[in-house]
Parts: sequence; C-alpha cells; structure tokens
Amino acid sequence: MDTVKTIADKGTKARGRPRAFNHDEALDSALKVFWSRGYEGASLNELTAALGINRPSLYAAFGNKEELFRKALARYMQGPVAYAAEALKEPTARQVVETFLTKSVELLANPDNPSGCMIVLGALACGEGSEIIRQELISRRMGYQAALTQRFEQARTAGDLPADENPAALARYVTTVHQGMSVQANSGASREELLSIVATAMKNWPSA
Amino acid sequence: MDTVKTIADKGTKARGRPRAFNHDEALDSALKVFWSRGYEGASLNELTAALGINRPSLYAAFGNKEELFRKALARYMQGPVAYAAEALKEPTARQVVETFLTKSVELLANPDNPSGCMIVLGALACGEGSEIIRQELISRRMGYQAALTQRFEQARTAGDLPADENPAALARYVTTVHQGMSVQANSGASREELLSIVATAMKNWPSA
DNA sequence: ATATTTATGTACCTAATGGTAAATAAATAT
DNA sequence: ATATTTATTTACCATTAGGTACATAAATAT
Repeated sequence: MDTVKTIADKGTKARGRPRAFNHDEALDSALKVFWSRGYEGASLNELTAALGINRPSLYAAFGNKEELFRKALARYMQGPVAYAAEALKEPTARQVVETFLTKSVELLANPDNPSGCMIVLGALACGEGSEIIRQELISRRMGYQAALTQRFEQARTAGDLPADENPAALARYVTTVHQGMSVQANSGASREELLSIVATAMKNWPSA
Repeated sequence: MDTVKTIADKGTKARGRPRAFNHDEALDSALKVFWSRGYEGASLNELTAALGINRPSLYAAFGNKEELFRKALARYMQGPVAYAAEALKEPTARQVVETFLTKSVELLANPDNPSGCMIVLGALACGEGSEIIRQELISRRMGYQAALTQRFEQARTAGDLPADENPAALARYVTTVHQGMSVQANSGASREELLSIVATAMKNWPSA
C-alpha cells in the first residue's frame, strides 16, 4: 500500500525502503505505451523500459498488466480525456457536440500524443486474452454515448433540440464520428483534415 | 480434390502428392480468424486449427503469417467487400454514398461475420511487429478514400454535386462514418442502430 | 544496535509465439 | 519397378510472452 501519498498521511513517515520512482509519472509512461500500442500490443518489456523500472517493481506497484492498464486508463480519463465530460456542460446540444468534437481533434492531432483515442483503439480486433479489456473499453464508450443521449434528452426538454429528434440516434451518430476520427488520426490525418470532418459532420445538426 | 489448379494447366496432371485441403476454403477460414482477431491477435495455433491443417502445410501453401494475411485480405476485398468498389458505379454521388454505407451495414451487422471491417480494425494500435501490416491497411483505406474523392469530382463535373462542395472533404467524411461504424459494430451495435447512423449521416448530404 | 518493513535487482519459471528440419506418404513420369 | 516431385507428419528450434522466488538494499520503529 502507498505510504505517503494522501494529504491525510502527511505526518507519518514511510515505513520501508522508499520507492525509487514517482508513481504517477510511471503511470503516465505506461499510459503512453498502452495508448500507442493498445492493450495487446504493449509488452511488459516495452512497459518496464518506458517506466525505467524492472518487473518486480512494476508488479509490486501496479498488480499486473491488466491492472496497470486499468490504472493508466483511469489516468487517461482524468487527464487527456477529461474534456469529454466537461463538454456535456455546454449550454446547448449543438455546443456540446461542437466542443466535444473540436476538443477531440486537439487531442487526436497533438503530435505529442499517440494517434487515436485509447478508449476507442485500445482493444478492438484482438486475441482471447484481451477480451476482458475489450469489454471494459466497450462499456466506457457506451457510457459516454449514454451520457450524450441523456444530455440530448435534456436539450429537447430545454427546447434547444427539436422535439422530433431522436436523442439516442444523435448520440450514436456523434460517437460514431468521434470513433471514425480516431481511425483517421491513426491513419495520419492532420489537424486540418480532422477539423474538416467536424465541420461536415456538424452541417446537418438540427436547429431548434 | 483438385489437382488441377488453373485453366491453363487443365491437361497436365499434378506432379507430386496432392494437397489434402482446398486452397481457397483454407483461405476463407484464415480470413475469418484474421477478421475477428486482427493481424496481431490471430495466433498460428488458432489459424492452423481453423484451417484444419498443420504448420508446415500452411507455410508451404501460403508463405508465412504476413503473406497469409495478405492473401486473406485480397480474398476479403474480392469477396465480402467487393460491394465497396461496386458502389462507386452508382449514377449520382448521393447514391454512391447511400449504397456504400447501406451495404456496409449489411456486412457489419451480418451475424455470420466477425464484427467490424477487417481493413479498418485489422491493425490499429499494435506492436512494432505489426507495423508493416498496419501501413498496408492504411493505404487500402486511403485508396478507397481517394477513389471516393475522384468519384465526387466526377459528380461535380456531372452536376449532381454542387460546385462549391469539397470532394476530398466529403470523401473523408464518408470514410470516417464508415470507420466509426466498424467500431460501433465491434461494440455490438445492431443492424437497426447502424442504419440509423447512416440515416443521420446522410441527412446533410448536399443536394444538386 | 536491532528488528521490521518495504523496494529493488538478478535470475528464473512456464507457456506461447512464429518458424523450420527431416522423415514419410502419395501422387506422376519414365 | 523406379525415380522424381510435392504434401503431410512429427518433432523440434530460438525468442518472447506474462509472471515470480529470493536475496539484498534502504528506510523507520523500538
């Protein structure tokens, strides 16, 4: 268990030999590897090399490959992808979508990032051994799609989305475009190209 | 068993021991494995089991894993995905897109098929060892995107696409929707759900 | 000073990976 | 009948996969 991490534990000194690496920085390194290689494509050799630690330290700190992926994924959602949940707070459905997709482009086109969203590309067509992670990523995607649906229902009530529009269908459309853009980014699409996709996708957004 | 392979060889008899399996049926079995598992996720054990042959026979007949994938991919394009090239022949740009996306749904939602397009999902976020295949799939996707662009340019000349529309941007949009639908299919989307995506995506198609 | 606790380093484990050597079997050519 | 050609079978190869045992190092508690 962690010794000095929380503010509550500030006074107490760590009991054993101190960790030689920073827990969160290591997680960020692991994230980069999983993000670019996917769950299956990320080998423990590549992970330990990126983290600058050896295997037993990794296992002691993070459990195993699967657990490490989950922890990296949590960090991904609280960090690089936090904008997605934020976008739901925009005042109108149109602004929600525009903000979500535009900020997605910034993430996808950032040359410092691996290309494509990790939640989308992390485990798609893969071996049996990755099935649990694949299912987990599916439920994350569906979770966001459901959140968008709810947001659009609210928008319909609020009046900024016509009553005859189908919130679930619109949410599915938006996530589909986002997922397609991840594939495009993985294929090398530029920021401008991705932005043009957003523009085209938004052209038919229903007006109130 | 067919000892005689090509029409040109019709008269001559096969020289050595005849193959105990059908070449093209085996390729179809390999296709199914690669299609559902991706290049990286398909192991030789799973492949040989699916083909019902042992390793040396597979290597003698198809080269190696990479070559087998290429041959399965070629068969995929001439078979299940032949509709994509066909769709380009539709009379108007709108019909091209509608046909392409609708037929894609039939492929993606067919319960007999692995879920998602193999060209899209076959190798996205993967290890170093799959990089060549990943690049190859990228160029297939770009190839179709380029073909769509050309078709839209032609449509603009023909007058069934407004002159101020950008053929490349529209083609990118269409392929993005298709790629997103592959992810949706992989996440378990139904035929009806996929069709609703097509309907939403087509709503903003420019009219002549 | 000593015991206790925790982390690191080395070295190793088993299973699975893609790939192949060599013997054997089944066909045709002469 | 025999030689030649090609395919199958069995058994194996080196490498890598994810994961761990065990001794040692570095800190605190008493």
